[in-house]
Amino acid sequence: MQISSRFTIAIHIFACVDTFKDQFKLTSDFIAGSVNVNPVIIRKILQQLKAAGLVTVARGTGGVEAARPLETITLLDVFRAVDSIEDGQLFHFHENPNSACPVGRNIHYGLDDKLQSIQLAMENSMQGITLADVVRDTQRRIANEEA
Amino acid sequence: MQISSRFTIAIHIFACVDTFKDQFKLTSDFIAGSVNVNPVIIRKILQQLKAAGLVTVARGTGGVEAARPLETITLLDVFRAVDSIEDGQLFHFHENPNSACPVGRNIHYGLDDKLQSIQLAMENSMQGITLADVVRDTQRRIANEEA
DNA sequence: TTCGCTGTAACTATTGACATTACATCGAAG
DNA sequence: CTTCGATGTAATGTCAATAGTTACAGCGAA
Repeated sequence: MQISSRFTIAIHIFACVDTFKDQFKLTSDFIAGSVNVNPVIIRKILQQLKAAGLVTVARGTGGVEAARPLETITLLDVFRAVDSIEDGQLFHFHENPNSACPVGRNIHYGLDDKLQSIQLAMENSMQGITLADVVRDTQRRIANEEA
Repeated sequence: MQISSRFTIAIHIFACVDTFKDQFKLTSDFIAGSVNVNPVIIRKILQQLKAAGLVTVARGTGGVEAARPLETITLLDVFRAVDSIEDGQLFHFHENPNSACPVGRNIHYGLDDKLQSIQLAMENSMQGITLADVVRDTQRRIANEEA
């Protein structure tokens, strides 16, 4: 199974917000046009980002803004905000190993810490990348395109 | 979404094979009893492990063996063998960003390399852990249990 | 008070994971 | 050379999550 596209969509949202914040009002419809999904999908993700304190969404008038400078928001923040994995556990351990079997009874002890360290490696890597990094590289490419 | 339990089941299979190889014949039914899933699930995973050259499965008479010493099989080998993620891509990028939008057209350039580096961090971590590590710790716990 | 937009419920389609039954086929042992 | 236990695999079903879509109540500013 892959990690839900909510994650890349959320990043895309930030890229749009930052790139167009001076030119357009950032409505869910506008963003949905760039991402190419249904506006309701965008609104749901915006709710998750808002709950995590990463964006502000203006009711009534409409419009999205980043709640913090993009340098201070890491990909891990976004990843957790959109709840890309269940219970924070990357790996789905088979539910009921047989406790009547020595291996079934003890496999968790041999494996849990290793799975955890793998997940930690991934999360550390995510934490080292900020939205500013992604947006900068994207906008640089846009600028080159026009040249 | 979480990574399929096929991954932890495959590791469990190796732990059973190594632990019981001198006492029992390792049939899919026997292993299924320890993992506590349907034997057909075990057989399917065994097919994937066999295709990757990690185990040998005896037709007719039955029985599973590891094809290589467990010290030489990393968790990454197992992960890839059981096809835990599609196309080898950990992240599901939203399918059709709007190419009429500068951001939609260029978001891949800003993001792809970062997603790749995160996946690489995870895979490197997996590569540093062998089945021997997992089996050793599990068997050590079994031994302590009996003391 | 109107109007555009958000927030959210409800419903559907699709997909993958996992479970289960059934059976053809294999290989060794009697 | 037949029997028997086991594998290989197709077919089918259930369930959960993703993602799409429609519909509409509620908000806030002009």
